[in-house]
Amino acid sequence: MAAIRLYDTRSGELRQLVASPDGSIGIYACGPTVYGRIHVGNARPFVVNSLLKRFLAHEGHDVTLVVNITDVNDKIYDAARAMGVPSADLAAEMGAHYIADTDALGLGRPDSEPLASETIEPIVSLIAELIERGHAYVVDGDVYFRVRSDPQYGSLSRRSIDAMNQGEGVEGAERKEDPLDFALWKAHKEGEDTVWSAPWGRGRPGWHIECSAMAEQKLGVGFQIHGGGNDLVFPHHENEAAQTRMARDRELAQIWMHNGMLQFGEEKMAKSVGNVMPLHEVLDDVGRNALIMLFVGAHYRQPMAFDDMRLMEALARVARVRDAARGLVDGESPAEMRHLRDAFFEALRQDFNTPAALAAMFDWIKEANKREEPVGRADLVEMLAVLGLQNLAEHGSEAGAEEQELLDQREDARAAGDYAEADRLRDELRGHGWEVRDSSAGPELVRVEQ
RNA sequence: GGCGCCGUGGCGGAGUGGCUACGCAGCGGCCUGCAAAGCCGUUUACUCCGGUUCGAAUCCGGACGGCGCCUCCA
Repeated sequence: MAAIRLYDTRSGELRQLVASPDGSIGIYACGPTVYGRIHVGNARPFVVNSLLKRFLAHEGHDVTLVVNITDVNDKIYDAARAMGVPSADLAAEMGAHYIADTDALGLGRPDSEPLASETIEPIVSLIAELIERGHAYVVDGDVYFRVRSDPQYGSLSRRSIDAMNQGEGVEGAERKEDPLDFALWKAHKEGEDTVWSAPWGRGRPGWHIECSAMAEQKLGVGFQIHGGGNDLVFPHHENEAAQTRMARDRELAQIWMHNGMLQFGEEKMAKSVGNVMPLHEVLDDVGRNALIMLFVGAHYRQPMAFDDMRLMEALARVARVRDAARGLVDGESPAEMRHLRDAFFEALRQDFNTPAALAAMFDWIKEANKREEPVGRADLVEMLAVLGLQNLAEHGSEAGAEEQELLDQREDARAAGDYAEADRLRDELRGHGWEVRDSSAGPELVRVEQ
């Protein structure tokens, strides 16, 4: 099995991916907090992780992808209160939207999507372990993690504890032993409508601990890849790593993999900036093929520009692939083109370099287009499947009877030399979403890319 | 201020110490009734200043610029 290398945030370098002794690979990625519809920026890690899973499976691994859903959180309380609905109802509604919105990406579901609210027991026992070991303490029903008790704290985000801002003004600051400490459990407060019991009192879990618990519950400690946006490196992932390290004496994950932010204008796209584009609107507008093509067009770690022009470019790439696929035949691809297929997968083995892989795929396409003799589609389908774009190589839908009639009329007009009428009919077909392409084999109707 | 990332041709975007991806757009040509698609050709890039080297856009140092994190954020 060929070596796969991925960039690890913690070590700051490419590290070889080492599967479990049984050959399996576990991936945990932080999912959304469900207090609103997700935006395209949130879709990037979803797409990256889904495609990474496909690639690793293609390489022969048994992959388990876990993406949690945070359904208990201050933001959910705030949003629900503002709307005058129970927070659990809002979380359920937005959770359902999240599922539907990401389903529309057509990449399938993660293998497991745990909810914080359904993981309370493991969370409580993990906190209890930290208290018992002296890495956490109770104050008025709150539980805080003792950051300075972890000598390796800061190793993930590679920053020194003493250089950190002292988190002044944050709620609970006066109760903490150290401003750096963070909440594992928050005592129930007036107006919060979800609450659970724990040995130290009623309340609900903090944000970071839920991920440590869910990841461990689904994948065990020491799984292969922990992913998420790079804005989560600190404090979220730093805290997750610290909690598990102190409670279990082991690192939560081998490789910490972080994707870059989507840029909208000059800034990152974020709800806090207010420049978000809802995922479902983008999908309605341009389709999942173009969005996925856009995402794989840049390396996952780089920040990525997102605007209409990028989307149109992605759409043009999609059209090029589909046009090329249309000219292929079923069956094996030529052996002389094998090296291009190989280059595609080799690029992915080097830190999941999708743009380099795409370049190899376009080289393959150019070569296929050049050939006079029929070219088998197998290689292209194999590459596209890893990108979740295999539909581009499938036979398109047939035009309806009405379009067929218009096409016939155009052929009659052409035969009669009435090109003005022929061109008018061609324009009319375009209005129906079909493009006419004449070839030596006769005219063909091709669906216009969204 | 601290930590990190980045600065490539008209645009987007990979990568390598010497062989100069890929896509989009433009222009010219072939093909076509005209187009579209495809093919061929085409303006040849690597922020700046030092250094290392036979040779650097690629390594090192510095400057300038941009972005992210340090507070909720994918």
